[in-house]
Amino acid sequence: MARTSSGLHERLLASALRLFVARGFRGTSLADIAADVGCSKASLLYHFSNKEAILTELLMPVGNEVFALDERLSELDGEEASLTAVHSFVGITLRFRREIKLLFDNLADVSCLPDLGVETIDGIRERLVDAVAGRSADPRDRIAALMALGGIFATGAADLPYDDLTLREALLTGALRTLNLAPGDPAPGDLGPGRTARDAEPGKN
Amino acid sequence: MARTSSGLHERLLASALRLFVARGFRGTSLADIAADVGCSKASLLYHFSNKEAILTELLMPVGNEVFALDERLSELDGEEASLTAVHSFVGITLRFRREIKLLFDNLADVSCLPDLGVETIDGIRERLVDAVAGRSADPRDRIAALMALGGIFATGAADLPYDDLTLREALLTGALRTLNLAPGDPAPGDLGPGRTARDAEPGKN
DNA sequence: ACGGTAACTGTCCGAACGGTCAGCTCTGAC
DNA sequence: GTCAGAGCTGACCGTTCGGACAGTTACCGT
Repeated sequence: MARTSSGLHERLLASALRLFVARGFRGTSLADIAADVGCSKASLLYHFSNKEAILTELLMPVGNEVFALDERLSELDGEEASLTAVHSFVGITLRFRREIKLLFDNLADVSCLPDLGVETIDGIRERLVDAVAGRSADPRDRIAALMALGGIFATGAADLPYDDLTLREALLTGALRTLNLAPGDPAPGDLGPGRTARDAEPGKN
Repeated sequence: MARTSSGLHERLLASALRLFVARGFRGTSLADIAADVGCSKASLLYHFSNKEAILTELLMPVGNEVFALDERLSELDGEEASLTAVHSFVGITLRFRREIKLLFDNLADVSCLPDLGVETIDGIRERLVDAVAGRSADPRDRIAALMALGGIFATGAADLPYDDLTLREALLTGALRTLNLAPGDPAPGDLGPGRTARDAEPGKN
């Protein structure tokens, strides 16, 4: 019985993620999660101070990566900012598919979170758009940037039956086209399977 | 006092839309809506059989347009299907910005609706993607299609400070680029302010 | 042997909320 | 005048759910 303790927290997180994705945050009660892992609701609340804390802990990993990206982007501009942002965002999206779906499907609830609140999300989004737009103030560039990010986001949230490689390539191609940064429209074989070397993103990312 | 009756229903709808968009569907109680228009909760439930009915009625107009589009698309294919789908979808998105935001932010809740349920939404989405992809089965085309739609959707949901014309042009340009259907990359002035004539969509749309 | 503490649970509670119902009021038809 | 019915409301109800709390058990250091 020595091992029962250390595992519960993670098992609770796993169950919560599964259920939140399937039924939505509000659509899942604490009792549901507890029942799913086979422990008491009180036990669940021993591990997490409240329901929101579960959601926060689930989304923290993604949040941190996005925060880090945001910081890294602050010292870039122009096409470099744009490309870095797109590549990294695609990477994050693919690495956290289920969390992205959770976020996508429950935007209204996540917005009310104390740690990942509206102002935080909106701020980050704004700066991401700014980077992807290559710091351009032209509405058309900013809209295109938002479309690219939205497209990646929405596509990442839809659990498609494609493998990560296909998805990564298609997402990159699509986003760059959206931004009219298609990497040599004539040379479509270049960014194929091999990833463009910058895909091993600069930082820890 | 003769006029109080006929207006309430619409005023309730307006308040509900406002509050749902601001605080989310679940985050808005029937009492909130009633208080906002200054009538009783019972009165609210006299006009709508239940809370879901409000959301349904709010989203019905968009739903109907999308259904109609879906039907119209069924007899098209190739680039024609793709272009029609994109143009119409952009039009619908712009015409129902607030409803789109409502939908975007509350996907989990909308999915549980009896009339606009998961299978309906997923089915429509699937067929829309199919059309936008020009009936291609190539994963890359389908992903690009999903990205284009997702980009339009997400961008429409973000209430941007741009006028409809700018938005329409940028959305179309972005989506067509995403799909690699850029309308004569050399001739960017063509689909500018004038709308491409097909924008006055065939049907009642 | 024993005190402390981490892990876990059964039970209870209060609040919020969706929804019901009996009834009130006003208006318009006959 | 009166009857019907539409519009509206206050009061009430049942349930659900998040959360609090007082334990209990098992382990561990001393």
